[in-house]
Amino acid sequence: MKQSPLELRHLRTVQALAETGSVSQAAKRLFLTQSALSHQIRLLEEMYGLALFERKTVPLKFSPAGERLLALARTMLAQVAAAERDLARLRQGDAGELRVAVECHTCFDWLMPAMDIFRLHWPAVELDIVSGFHADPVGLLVSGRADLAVVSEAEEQDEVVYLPLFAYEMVLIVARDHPLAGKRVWEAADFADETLISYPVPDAMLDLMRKVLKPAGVTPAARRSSELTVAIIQLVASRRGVAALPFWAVKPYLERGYVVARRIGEKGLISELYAALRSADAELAYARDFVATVRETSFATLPGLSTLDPAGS
Amino acid sequence: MKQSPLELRHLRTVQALAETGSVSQAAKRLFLTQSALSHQIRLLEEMYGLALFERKTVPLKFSPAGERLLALARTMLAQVAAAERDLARLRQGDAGELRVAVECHTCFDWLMPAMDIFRLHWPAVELDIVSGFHADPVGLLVSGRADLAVVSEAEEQDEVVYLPLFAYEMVLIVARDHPLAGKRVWEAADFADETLISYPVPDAMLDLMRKVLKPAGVTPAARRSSELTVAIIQLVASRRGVAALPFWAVKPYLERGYVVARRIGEKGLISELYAALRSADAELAYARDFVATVRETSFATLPGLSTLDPAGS
DNA sequence: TTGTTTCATGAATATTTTTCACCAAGATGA
DNA sequence: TCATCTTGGTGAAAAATATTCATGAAACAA
Repeated sequence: MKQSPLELRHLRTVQALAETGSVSQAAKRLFLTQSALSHQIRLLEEMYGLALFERKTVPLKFSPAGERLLALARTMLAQVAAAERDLARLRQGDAGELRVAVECHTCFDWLMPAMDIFRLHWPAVELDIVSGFHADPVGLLVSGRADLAVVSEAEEQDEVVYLPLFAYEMVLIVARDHPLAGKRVWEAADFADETLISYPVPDAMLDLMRKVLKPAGVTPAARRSSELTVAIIQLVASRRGVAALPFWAVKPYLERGYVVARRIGEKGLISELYAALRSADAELAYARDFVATVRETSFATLPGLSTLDPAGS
Repeated sequence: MKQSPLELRHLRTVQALAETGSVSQAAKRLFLTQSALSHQIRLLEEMYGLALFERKTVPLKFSPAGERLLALARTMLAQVAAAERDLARLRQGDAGELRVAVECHTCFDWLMPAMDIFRLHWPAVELDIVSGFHADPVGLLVSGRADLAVVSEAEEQDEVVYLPLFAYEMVLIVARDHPLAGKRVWEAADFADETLISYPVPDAMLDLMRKVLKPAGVTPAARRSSELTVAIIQLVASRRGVAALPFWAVKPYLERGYVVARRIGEKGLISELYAALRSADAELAYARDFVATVRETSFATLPGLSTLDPAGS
């Protein structure tokens, strides 16, 4: 019986397990294979001679031992993050400015909580949202009017680096009694006779138009727009049209049965988000920590997120 | 720049560094080579782009970054220990009895603080010291009158397992104006004309007699004894004789200049301590934790301790 | 001066982690 | 019902990582 010591790696695994509810999802989150995690968990269980969770249920159910380790993981990983922030400040000071440009409406849902946390951690950094609507956030970046831009495509560009935030599925929402409500998967052609309700932004910035309808040469029969997500949901519920929204944004309404969600295309319409920084700022501790904070708070609170490879594929 | 994550291993290193004050001592404490630690520290420093301590001074001096990591290490390792105790309780319950038999007088110096901590951690375990003096603590163990015995030799025996506690140097103490006070190292022959002051126990249990004088066939000119360490020091200071005591027990008196300490034999007289358990109790969580607690509190508070190989060589 | 101790470093080695290539068991859907 | 997917587990192979070995340089003591 070889007694290998507990490492933070194990705690990161336990936390990922709790957040994703399954071994394979946790593996994706940690950029490991499911097999690697399976081995790691077995070792961890042997180490204490205790089962950590039941695997037969979904989401997996932690045993008392698992719960205890999870509690340890939560406090420990938070402390490590705090210490690493202190070290970063020690290295390059704690003051600075971070002007964030955002191009998507729903982004504010996760941006606000993340900003609150960030302000606690970096009180000396001036954090601002670049106000107004901007068609070209990266332009703001290179022209020096913003320091960090949230974008949905990582287009290779000099002087700009992209850090992946996360990916999520855009679902079609439709009234419960809509004629096509029973269709499990919607294809581009199904939109030809529908009224599409969206945020009032250029089509190039709507993933449904850009990635699905435009390539298929389909134009919706009519268009309507609204600034507010709830307003869009209300319109859909009262059969004024259909809309494509992030799954995590509509989940609460689905649960209340106002509308139903359907997959767009056989594999689903996956949207991606990246943080863009000027290369010169790429190593700026508080900028990187902002990105890390967005990732952490989003993964912890939004359902159904998935990771994005650092490569930015 | 490869970004390897922080692991508990690194924190254990930082703590050992703080407790021992040097890289090579810390390596011994962790059962690693000095080289391994040197590599590990370099990686840790590269990871945060900060120096952790100045090496040119003894004991080494932590930088602010090093201090921050040390603070992290202290809280984290304590939390891990607490969680692991909880897991052990989850596995085999938290109640039991632990009767400790001790054969050495000075042992009480480190035993009491360790027992206080242990009682906090295992309130449901009845912890007792087997009262009175016992010439054969292991006998008490096998006859069931004690559950854990502190001994100075790990003699291979059926049904008994030995867990190493620590090793320390026994030094000769002598008055400042004693004729031989200038001698850097005392050999067995030097004791022939001296009065030896010791605790009132059989010679077989005095390391000086057992390991040095007896093998050399030397008998001190006279003997005196006392139960109390301070009393022995007083006798030595007033030139009534010489005594051999653990370095950590006399260090405070040395600093006040009452007496001086000298090495016994060219390589020093090293005493070892082991905890003996019945094999049946070897996996008992609270018994193992008692041993761990003794080790931790002793290394943290007594100067000049060294580790003892698990083998028990 | 000569030894002795301490720490650093590159190359070699050992160990550990991770992946790969399977298998089995439950779901899910046709 | 049967195929098909997804999920999780395993042993063996591969990759990554940690550790040791064999040195050397610097500080310090005798």
